[in-house]
Amino acid sequence: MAMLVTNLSSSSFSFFPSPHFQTHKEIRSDVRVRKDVIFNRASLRTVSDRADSITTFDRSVTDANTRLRRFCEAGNLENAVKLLRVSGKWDIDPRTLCSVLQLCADSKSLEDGKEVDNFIRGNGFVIDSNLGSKLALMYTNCGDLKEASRVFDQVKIEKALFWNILMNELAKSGDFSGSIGLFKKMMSSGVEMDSYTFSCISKSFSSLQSVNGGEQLHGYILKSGFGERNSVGNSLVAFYLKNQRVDSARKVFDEMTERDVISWNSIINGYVSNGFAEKGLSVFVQMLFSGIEIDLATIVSVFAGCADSRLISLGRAVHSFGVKACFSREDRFCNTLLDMYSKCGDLDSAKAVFREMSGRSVVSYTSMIAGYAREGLAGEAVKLFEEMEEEGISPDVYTVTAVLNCCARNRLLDEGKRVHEWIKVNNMGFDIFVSNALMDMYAKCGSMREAELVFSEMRVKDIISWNTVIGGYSKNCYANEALSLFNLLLEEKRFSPDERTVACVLPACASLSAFDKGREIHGYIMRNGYFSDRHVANSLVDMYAKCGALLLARMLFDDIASKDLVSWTVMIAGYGMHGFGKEAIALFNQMRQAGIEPDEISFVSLLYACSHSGLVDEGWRFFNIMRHECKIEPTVEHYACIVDMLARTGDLSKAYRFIENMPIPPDATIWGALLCGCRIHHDVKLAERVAEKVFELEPENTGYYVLMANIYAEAEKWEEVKRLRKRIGQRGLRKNPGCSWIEIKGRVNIFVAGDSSNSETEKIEAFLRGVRARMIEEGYSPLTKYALIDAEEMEKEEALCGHSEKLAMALGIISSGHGKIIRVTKNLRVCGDCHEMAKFMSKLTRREIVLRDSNRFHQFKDGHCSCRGFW
DNA sequence: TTAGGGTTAG
Repeated sequence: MAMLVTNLSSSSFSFFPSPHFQTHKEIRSDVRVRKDVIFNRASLRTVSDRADSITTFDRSVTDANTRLRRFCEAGNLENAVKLLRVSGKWDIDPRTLCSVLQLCADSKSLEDGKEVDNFIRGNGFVIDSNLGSKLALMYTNCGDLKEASRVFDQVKIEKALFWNILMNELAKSGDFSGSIGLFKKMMSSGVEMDSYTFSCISKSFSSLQSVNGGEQLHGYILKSGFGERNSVGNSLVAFYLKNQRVDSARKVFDEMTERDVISWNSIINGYVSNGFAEKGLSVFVQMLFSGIEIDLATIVSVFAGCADSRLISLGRAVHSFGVKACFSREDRFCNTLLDMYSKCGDLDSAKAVFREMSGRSVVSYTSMIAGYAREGLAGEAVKLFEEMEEEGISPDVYTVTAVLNCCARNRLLDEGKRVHEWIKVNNMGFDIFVSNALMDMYAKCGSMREAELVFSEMRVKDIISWNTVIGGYSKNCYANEALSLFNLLLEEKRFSPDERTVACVLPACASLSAFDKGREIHGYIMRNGYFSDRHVANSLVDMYAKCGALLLARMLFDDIASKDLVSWTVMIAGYGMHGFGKEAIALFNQMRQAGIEPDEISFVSLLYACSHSGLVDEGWRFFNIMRHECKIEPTVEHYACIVDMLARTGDLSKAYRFIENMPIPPDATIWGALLCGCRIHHDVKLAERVAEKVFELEPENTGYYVLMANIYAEAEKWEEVKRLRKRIGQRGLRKNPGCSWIEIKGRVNIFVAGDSSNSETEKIEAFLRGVRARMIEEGYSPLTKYALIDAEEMEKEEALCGHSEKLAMALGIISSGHGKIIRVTKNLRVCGDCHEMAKFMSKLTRREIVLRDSNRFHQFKDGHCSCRGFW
């Protein structure tokens, strides 16, 4: 009968838990108890031998010890402690105490353990290495790591095992430094280490990201000879991979004498999770040839690698292998498989896996939602998010961030707000990932006020939170806010700006022409080695180009080791806005020779360059290349460039016909480009026709009314100007005031027309009067029509001399040293009289003036402007 | 040793 029971329980019924089903932990502690039983039996013999030979007269010693050990063997801690309480020092053998402590450790009873400790100390027992080890183990297992460490301070513990256990527990509790401290103590105590010691401690160095410490450990391991051990090699590989030292990990891996499935899986996963998916996959292929059997962990990493490198063919092959090898019922297999298909763009296969898998979890749903989001199927993504709760699966922070990301990409503000409500109800706002994703959603949907609110309510922020809001301000044209928040980040000093921060803030410098601030950030980039980040390098080039420092931009562009399409595009655009059309074209050709194909944005930059340099034939040529050779459908922006090009060169009727024949409906920018052309070529009649179309398309945009008013003013049609001004007033529109600014010694000085608020006003006015007098002496008459107001007002305001760009230029000249380039930015287009005066000033004062207006750059030098009249 | 999520440039 006994045989039958044994057979049954070990074979056909082994899947069913026995009534005394043990968990892993229980089994482990059971093993420890049994070891101890053996140990105790051995010690019992020696003690009783001794008792027989030395203290035969005192039977009570043997009795108390025997009874205590019996309690320990039976696991009866309560009785053991009770008995101990009534025992005297001389009744108890230290080895018996070891047994009781082991039982306390196994039952994790700190209270009893402390009582035993009190008994030991109260009775003045000598705590030797054995007893100390058990005391330490008891405290470690019972979770009182402080007390455990104190035991190590007091007693020299000889066996590595106990050190390892405490080191591990300290690390598990997050006290990595404590763990390392214990390791150092172990080294200085001369305790002999074992291979486990190294696996334990490398995890602590790894968690502290102490590469230095890990490398020292590596050296120590090599000296000690433990490096040969497979487990030690594996933990070194894991250490290097977790600290992004992929090459070091690979070196250890290559030098290992014996590699098991864990070694292979580690290196594959390490490559994949450090962004080197292809390398990971090639190691996987090597692994297939090595004869090591692959397991679920291998496949999971390989799927992740296929997903990252979009290698769907390999993914499919591994999929069918996994099915044959019976992994396909594992949830992890299905989840990574589904994610692999969705990341590779095969949403149908992902859906099939999702449909057919039995244990759909929150992970499966999240991957599916992210998959829909990637394909732009925002509706499906949000629907699935709402469906999963009905299926009884609660979204977690991963799901919520995925769905927010989907709303962000698709500019779904209403859906995003619904998710925000859900977050509030489910109290998930405390999660930093969720808050960051929320702010990103609001920022991408253009709702910076909401983003700011989330930011201000965050109790814990990280650098990504800052980057998200700074970038949000930058992208939503709140350049000043972006810069002030960036300054606040620097002042707070809690986080250092990273590559993304600078890539976020540089466009703000660019849009404000904040040259000095941009240069400061450039220094920061160089000090931190961020220039190798292409996003950073590209936005730096863009910033310098937009701050008027074209040569600097070009030098940095040349320094970019591997230029991508964006690098070339910013440089082409830079040449374009400075009026160097031929250089832009040369660079564009060079880019194509380098094997980089243009996209629609690079064509916008190129066509803009052509139109701003009057290169009509070239413009047409590239417009046709774009359509026929590159098969890119022109967008409104491309059409606007062509209209601009025709209008600038005076081909107004051709431009008009071109607009009428456009295959897509022209918007206000298209007609606006023609309206600008009408101004340049003083065609008031056509301007009136065009203006009506513009006013219809964008009735709220004051810029176009002002443009038309200027056209009338330049033709001295003052009645019409008044009529138009009235129209602006009636609509309740306010003209965006023209202003110019100049950065001097890090401070931005802003001027509006007729501004006398600057502390240097008197000097500025005196300087301008002087320049004007010299100009008249040289036979130059002021271009009064650019005053754009009728005579009466002119007298009041001394309008011409009070234009904001003149004031800014004057301040620049009088307050900066000779040789320094004057950089002025204006929010509207520069006025004709100021343009003339700037040319004259550059000759008179021998200063170079770079004026950026809303349209382009003007570089004044020796009486000439780089725009050559195209503005 | 093994699955899903947040921030960057033209």
